Amino acid sequence: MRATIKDVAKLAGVSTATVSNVITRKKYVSPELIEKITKAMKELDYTTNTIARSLKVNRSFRIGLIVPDITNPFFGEIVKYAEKVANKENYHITLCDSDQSIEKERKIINTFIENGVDGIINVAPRMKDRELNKKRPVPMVIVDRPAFETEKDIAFVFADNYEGGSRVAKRFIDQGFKKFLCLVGPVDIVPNAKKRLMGFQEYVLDQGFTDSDVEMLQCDFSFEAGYEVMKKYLMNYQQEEQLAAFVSSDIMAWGAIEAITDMGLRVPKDIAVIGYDNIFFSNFIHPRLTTIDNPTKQLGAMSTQLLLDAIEGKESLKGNYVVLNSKLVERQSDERLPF
Amino acid sequence: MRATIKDVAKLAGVSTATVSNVITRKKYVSPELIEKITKAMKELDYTTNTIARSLKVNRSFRIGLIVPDITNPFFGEIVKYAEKVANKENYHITLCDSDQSIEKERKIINTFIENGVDGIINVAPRMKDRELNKKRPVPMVIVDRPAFETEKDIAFVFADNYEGGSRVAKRFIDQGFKKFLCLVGPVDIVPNAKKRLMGFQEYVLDQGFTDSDVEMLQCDFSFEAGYEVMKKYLMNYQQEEQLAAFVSSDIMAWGAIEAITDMGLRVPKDIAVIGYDNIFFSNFIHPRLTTIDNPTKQLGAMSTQLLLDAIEGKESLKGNYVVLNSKLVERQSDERLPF
DNA sequence: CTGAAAGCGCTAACAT
DNA sequence: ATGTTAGCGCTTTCAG
Repeated sequence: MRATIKDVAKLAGVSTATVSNVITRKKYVSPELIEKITKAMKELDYTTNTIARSLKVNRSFRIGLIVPDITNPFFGEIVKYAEKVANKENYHITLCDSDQSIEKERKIINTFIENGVDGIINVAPRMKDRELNKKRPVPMVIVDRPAFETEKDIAFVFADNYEGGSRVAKRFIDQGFKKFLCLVGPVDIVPNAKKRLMGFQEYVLDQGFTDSDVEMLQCDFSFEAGYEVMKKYLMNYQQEEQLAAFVSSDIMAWGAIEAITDMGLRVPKDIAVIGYDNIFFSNFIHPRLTTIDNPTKQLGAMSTQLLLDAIEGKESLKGNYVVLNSKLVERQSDERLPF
Repeated sequence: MRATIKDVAKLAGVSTATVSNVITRKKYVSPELIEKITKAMKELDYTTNTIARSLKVNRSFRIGLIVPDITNPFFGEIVKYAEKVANKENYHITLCDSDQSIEKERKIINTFIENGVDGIINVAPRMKDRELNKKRPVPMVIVDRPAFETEKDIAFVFADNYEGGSRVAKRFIDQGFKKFLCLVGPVDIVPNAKKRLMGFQEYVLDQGFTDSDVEMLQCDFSFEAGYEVMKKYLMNYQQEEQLAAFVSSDIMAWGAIEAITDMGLRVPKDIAVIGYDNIFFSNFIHPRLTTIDNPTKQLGAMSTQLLLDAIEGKESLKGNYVVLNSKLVERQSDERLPF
């Protein structure tokens, strides 16, 4: 059996209160007793029972983390950095994968609360704003999704996908492109897909181009979708000049590039493409993919820092939102070439 | 404040014991009382305090999961399936990323115990057998690493990497290849890298080939390493026939293929290659990569099932190990062509 | 500066 | 069939 504080107290010949005091360091204890107690703890291989402490102080030192798919390195990285800062402050992460299911997400939140987490980090939630906004006994920070108005103890940390989209547009336009194609993601389900599109579109329009200069194709964020949609598009494509394609996820962009190649066209000579996400492999495909780098580390680190501060300081998360910048990673897939 | 069992008891006009009995369902309670109590719980929005229960029953219903790098989809998938089975049995996963650091791994195990997890799943541990084998108050299952002799409460679940390696060899030989090249991984650090190599090597030798028929190059599991090592090798390479290269990780294989292409040779015409891991992208590179598929889902699911059974049934994990089979995924990179 | 004791919310043995 | 109560291991007043 694991040694308890009582065992230590007995062995050291003191009261449990004194032992507790050396553990928590909240009260002065004489050096001699500290010495004696420390020795006793070592001898008994004592380690404080966090569960008992949690019950007493009404804090679990655990935060619940929800991700849509832990298999996705984007979320993996968020988790990694969330864990880093949590551990540094002696908190632990309990992780749940919602499998992109809204029901699971709801259930997870409930069991998190039941399990006494001190706070919740919800990454790329599927739940709607209204539901997210319901009263809850613990603070929550929402990651990778635009903020909404709230009076609750909720904060937001997300990358500015609108800005990301417009960076792409700027890049294309600065290089002199005149005709644009957008492979947009699942705009209705994923708020960020919409933001990316809007950022791109509005920038282009702002620069004096018209709707007829930018074509739009919708598909989901997969390799296959990128491939198929692009291929279909190229079936009856009349090329007049170098086209600039904004494909709003790298993996989709990869598929699109394959399609372009399979159709006998070249990237970037015939069609320049810029992706989004800067996944690991975007640096290795041909041509190396110009893309937008997401601030994943900061997404993970800042969200949990915010949450922890709120937990410790008891200050409200309300109205707190941090928007992170993305940056363009210039590689070869978007080179402007004479046509 | 969250409602307690007392509040419910008072509102329903019963004792806390009765409320507890309807929660745990371990004793008969009359239908009328159940009804009344259920209503009271609902009214108070009662949810049982897991921490208090844990303290009482000396079980946390949490299991600690250690992975070397949550950013790696291979581990991500293990985590995903571990979590699925854990949740199904009302357990939760607390996740820690060891960052491939042996010190962190040690520390994590300690804090897991301190935090009262009911069991530990250690994926691809860096710690040595001897240390892993030390006495611990909770059961542990070790995933993705060969078993060792033990008297402790430890089980193993891992893929048979030796078999995987020999499958590759068999495939090459069945197709008629005569000359072999191995890009082996970090054999000294990663036991599975060694197994892969041994499986390959011994099969080849078994078939009557000699050491001079198989060349060996060592490097770590990265794209860059695969590229560099292969490129260097090709610098003074005298081609006599179609070479069969076993590159023991897909990402390394990708790098190697790039190098081959950059050096003006073709895959598989000049050099056939088979990778290992079946990462998502191996299906999309050119040529599509023949590789070994790891049983990641089972790795995750079976290990936690085993652990949970041990926790619930109090039966020992001792001597329990399950070895999973890998399978060859046949694609185009290893085609045998007339030279 | 140290100790005695109450009590966090729950379960389970025991009593009724 | 239901209620009373001790106690899980710890922290924290409150006394001394």
